[in-house]
Amino acid sequence: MVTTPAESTLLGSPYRADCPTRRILDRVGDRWTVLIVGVLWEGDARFSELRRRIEGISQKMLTQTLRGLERDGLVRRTVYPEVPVRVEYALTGAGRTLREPLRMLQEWAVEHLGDVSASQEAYDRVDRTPAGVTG
Amino acid sequence: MVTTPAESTLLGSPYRADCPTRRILDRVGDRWTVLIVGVLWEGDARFSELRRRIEGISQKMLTQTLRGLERDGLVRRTVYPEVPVRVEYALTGAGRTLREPLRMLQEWAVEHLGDVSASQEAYDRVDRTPAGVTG
DNA sequence: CAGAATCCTTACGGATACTG
DNA sequence: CAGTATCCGTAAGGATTCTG
Repeated sequence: MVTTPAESTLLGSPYRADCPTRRILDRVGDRWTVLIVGVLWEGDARFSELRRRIEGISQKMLTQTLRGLERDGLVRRTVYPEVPVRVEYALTGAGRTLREPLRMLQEWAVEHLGDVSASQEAYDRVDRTPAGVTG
Repeated sequence: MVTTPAESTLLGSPYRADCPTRRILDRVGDRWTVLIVGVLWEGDARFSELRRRIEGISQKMLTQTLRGLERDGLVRRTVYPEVPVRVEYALTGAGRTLREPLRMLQEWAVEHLGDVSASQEAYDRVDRTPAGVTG
């Protein structure tokens, strides 16, 4: 990775493409990361267990997301060379610290989802077609 | 939107596709929402101002993201029918409440980005090609 | 100024088949 | 069991052009 001059002022320029927040959101903002962290928070789990508990995730995305989390040092992958092989996933220390901010976000979501949904429906009820436009 | 039987147990089944957290992340987890909320937190702004301050955002994505936020009731859009027209964007009350959880996430990002980057580099340095495989 | 509309490319992600 | 490899459709998003 190239160190840009901007990095020294990153905290003051959170709107650059390479700011920390943006990089974290790239990891956390996808469909599956939060769910995986959520399950692992409750306890270590093996591949098939995660697959079962996270409804709708494909094998490909589970693998891919776990690899990403492992690469970021948020999840530890342990292979037990039995037959058949057993692989256990666990949150690392860093991974566990991610839980709190995510929980805050979830809390916000639960608290405001009703209002958001209502606002959406109200918004969708209004016709925004400019006057005089047909079809 | 269709009401599914699952909705009654949503809070107990956070791993369903339509759970609150996931819906919020679909909004907040994209590249731009956080940045827009960040700018608007500092004060109301008009379209061109947002465009200028959020580096790298295209006109299309700015419009699209603002529309989404407006639809969710998180941002208020005010049109001043002058010539040329002036449009001001502001956070709503709900929008302002989003700031805190997002700030937590940003804080986490700043605090852990170093470790994450280091972990990534370490991960990328080890060869994961199975023994005996060429190419 | 603040967008709407269009085109076009990329990459995300699902389905499937195969392996140690 | 826990993946890898491949194919493929969709959609996200950039660049460009046009408008009230």
